[in-house]
Amino acid sequence: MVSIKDVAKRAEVAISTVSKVLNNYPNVSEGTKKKVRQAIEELNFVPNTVAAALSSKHNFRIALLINTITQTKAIDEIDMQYLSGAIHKAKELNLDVVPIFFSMIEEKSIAEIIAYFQSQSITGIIVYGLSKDDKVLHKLIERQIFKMVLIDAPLVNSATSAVWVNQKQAQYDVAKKTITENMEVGHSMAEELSMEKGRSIVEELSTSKRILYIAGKKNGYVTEERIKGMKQLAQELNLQLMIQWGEFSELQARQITFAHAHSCDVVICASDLMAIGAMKALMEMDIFRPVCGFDGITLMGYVGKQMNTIRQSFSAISARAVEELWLLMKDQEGREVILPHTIVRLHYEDIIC
Amino acid sequence: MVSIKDVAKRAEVAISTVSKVLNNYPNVSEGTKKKVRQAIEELNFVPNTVAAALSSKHNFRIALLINTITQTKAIDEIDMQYLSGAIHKAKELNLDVVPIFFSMIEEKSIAEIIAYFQSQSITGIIVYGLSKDDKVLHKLIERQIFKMVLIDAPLVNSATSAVWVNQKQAQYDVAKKTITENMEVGHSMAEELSMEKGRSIVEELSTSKRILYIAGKKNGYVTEERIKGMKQLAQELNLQLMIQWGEFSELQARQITFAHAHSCDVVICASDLMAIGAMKALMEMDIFRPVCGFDGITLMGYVGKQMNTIRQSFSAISARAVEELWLLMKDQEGREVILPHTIVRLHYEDIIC
DNA sequence: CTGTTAGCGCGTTCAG
DNA sequence: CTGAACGCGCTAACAG
Repeated sequence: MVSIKDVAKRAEVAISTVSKVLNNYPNVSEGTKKKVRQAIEELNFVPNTVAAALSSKHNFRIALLINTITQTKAIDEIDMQYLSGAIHKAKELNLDVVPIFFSMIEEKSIAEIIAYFQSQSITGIIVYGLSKDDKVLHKLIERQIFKMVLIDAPLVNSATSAVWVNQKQAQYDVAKKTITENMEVGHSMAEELSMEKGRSIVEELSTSKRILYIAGKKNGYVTEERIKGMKQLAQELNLQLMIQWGEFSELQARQITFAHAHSCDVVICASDLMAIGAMKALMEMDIFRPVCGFDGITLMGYVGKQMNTIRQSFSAISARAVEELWLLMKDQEGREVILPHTIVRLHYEDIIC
Repeated sequence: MVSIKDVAKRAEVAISTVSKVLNNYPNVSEGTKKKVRQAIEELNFVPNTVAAALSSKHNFRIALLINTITQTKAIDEIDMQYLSGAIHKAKELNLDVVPIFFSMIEEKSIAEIIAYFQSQSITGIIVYGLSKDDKVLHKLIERQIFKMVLIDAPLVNSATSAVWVNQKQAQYDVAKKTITENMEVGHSMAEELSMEKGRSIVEELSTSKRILYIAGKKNGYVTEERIKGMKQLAQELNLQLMIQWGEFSELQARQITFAHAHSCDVVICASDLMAIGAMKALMEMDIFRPVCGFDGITLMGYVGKQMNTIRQSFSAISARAVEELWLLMKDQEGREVILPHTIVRLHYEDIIC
């Protein structure tokens, strides 16, 4: 294997000089830089990240801590996009990436977890989907031993940054669009309801719509933000808001829908998967209610019915997280980064290719 | 960070002794082993894999080379299962894992690729979905510089193993089941056809069924095996086999179906995604043809219609690949490993949870 | 059976 | 601006 030594020999300079041009140090003359670069090309030299990590104090191995809550494998898409975005960006920045699943560290004490990461020469960690209940990880964040970037959790300190989209705004936007769109469409639902219940609900409708909001997990960071968005919207549009906890589970959303859809006008879901569960339930109940989701996963294109949903680019978010981690490792202060989102409807024709 | 030195000090032995018990070397007395183990526990010591990799000649870092042909993100599920299976098994065996996408090494020469892997101290590589056209990787396999395990490609040499399911048999099985099931069900299709075309096809049916087989990529390893399975079946059941190249693309399968489904009795697809494309096309054409797929991805549960498909456990395959790589690195000879498959129908009720 | 020693490939002082 | 020398944490002969 060709090492820095070979490059030094070929360029007729010292090893440390090669190291310096490799790491863009100042105080190297253009002439020697050229020589070294040429030698590197000729020898096809690629610096050994493993050795670099061992040698340098601020080494550059980062862990991707993936919370694979994927009850349904259908949303592996999200994790895969996270991984892909991070891995590509990491290569660009010459970072070594170590993918780690939550299951690999759960039940471990802080001391063990710290030892584990240190044993891997890991200095930076990206956490995908931190749960509010995860005491150990929260302690890890507080301790500031590692540089950390949190996806979808708004914790910031001088060693920790946060990256996510504006959850509150996004939920507000997609819900508002779904509700108002439906108001324009007409009164089919009102008619249906009045027939069902045998009473006029024109009055009810004119006063306020009843919204079934199927939320995510209790005490979840994103969940709370999204609920805030819903509450604001409810106030503005004078809506009756019924909140149920779907736990991001398609099945639970399904059951909640069976139980409560009859007494509601619109179903807003905090995830696409739950939206799909709700939609399928509605179809089985043979009633129509507008439904919207959150995430923009491809699966939405396959379920037949189109729904509004929030599209966030998971790979872009993840790539940005790597960049933020990189900045932290360069001793920048932690900060919160808000990335953009869009409202979309996924058609089968759009996702097929 | 606690290092082997600290352990040695605490256990009152030499560093190398600690290293020996760490790596299960012989010639260490039970007494000192105990002492060392205790010190390790007390200090929460985890050996630094990076340093180990640098030092040892047969280091244990493996690359996962992922061919993310995922035109549709809906099948990220497969890659994610691959990754998950490999990563968990790798942790079990104390291997360092480096996920690499094909896009990161494409356009590189062999020399560059070798340099890249060596620079990462990688000694073993798992290739997911090797294309027959990938000259560079084939050369890499021939050269036997790295230990390699190929998923879904039957190349074997003393440094290379192959892991896959029996593609020919699987395709044969699922196609046979789909075709014969349909024969038992009755003549709805025959009737429909005869009405459409205004002629009796009872005679045709009694002689031979016409099968549209939507295959994968030309020159693909799995594709060729699966076609063999279809040909054998065609011979046994006296079928007319029409083979079209779907390139594993949902869209192409859709177009092929539009073009040829009318003149066929059954549509057999070499992947679930293509099966979904075919099925959706059939629904739009408003005709019925039995369809089956291959892979067993969760998405199949969402498309409404049930189909037969081949379920293979991607995580199990991947985990096994890691084990095989481990054996190769322990200087075992390469070999071919066939893993089991099953025929399933995916219901929505089965995949939801 | 145990300890000593020499690297693995690289980053980093600190003299020159 | 350059180079010699040391060490990161660990493995692997080799001595004892």
